[in-house]
Amino acid sequence: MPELPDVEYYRRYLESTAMRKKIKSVEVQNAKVLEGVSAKKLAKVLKNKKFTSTHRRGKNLFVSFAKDKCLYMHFGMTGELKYFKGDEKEPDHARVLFGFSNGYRLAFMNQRLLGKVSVTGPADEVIAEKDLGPDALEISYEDFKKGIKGKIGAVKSALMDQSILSGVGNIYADEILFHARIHPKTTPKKLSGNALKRIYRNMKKILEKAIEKKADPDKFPRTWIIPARGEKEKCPRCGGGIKRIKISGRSSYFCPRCQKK
DNA sequence: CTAGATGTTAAGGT
DNA sequence: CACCTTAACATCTA
Repeated sequence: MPELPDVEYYRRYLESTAMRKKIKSVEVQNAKVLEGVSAKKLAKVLKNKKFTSTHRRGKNLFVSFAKDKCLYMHFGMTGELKYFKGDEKEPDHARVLFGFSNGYRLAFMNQRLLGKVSVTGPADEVIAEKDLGPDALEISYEDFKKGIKGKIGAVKSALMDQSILSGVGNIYADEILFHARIHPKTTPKKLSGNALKRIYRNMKKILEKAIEKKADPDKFPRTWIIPARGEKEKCPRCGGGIKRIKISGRSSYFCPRCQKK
């Protein structure tokens, strides 16, 4: 479920596994995930290099392997990384496999093929090209306030706008608004300073807690709404029924009793 | 069989 | 122009 907490977890996972080992091979199982680079070129560029550092902005992951050169990964709606012993069978949906000199392999997994792997320049360059806003964990309250207030539509859409702040997606936006007790369709203009602060504080709190729990919903507190994504579920706070509405074409789950406009 | 599922983006509308 | 919504992408599951 790759939103900010998942991608941050993958970044840390990479740091503790595939870094600083010589890359011996790159095997592309499905070229649909490649963007702007062929399988051949990817292998050629990475061969005998080492991943030296990692960087994340929102849901985008960068792994440096040379001066001003990064392996860029975006997971789309599905995906994860797995580092495993080379003689083991690769996991399901492995789309790109990186082989290292110690015999281990790293799999970029991506069931629905909406993810992307490419070779880019420095992260800052890509961030500017893609017009990504500050990371949700880094953004100042002033920038947050300005960005959200400048939007006309639903506050949830604003939270998910990667050019205002990057990293919040459909699932965590619901969680943040649930804790801030704000109806997801609320117009940003109507938000009081207090309400906006509640959203900001809860955003940081939720994302940090999710990272701590390795972005695994099974480990999330019972007070969260993520495990209750379903119209037959009960609100963990008041016990009322959870409702589903569409916002920007995506499903929003919320508690109509706790979250008023 | 159908609808919906964590993201992004092109295209069309206001 | 700035912003909004929808459809499409590919695959799997309830």
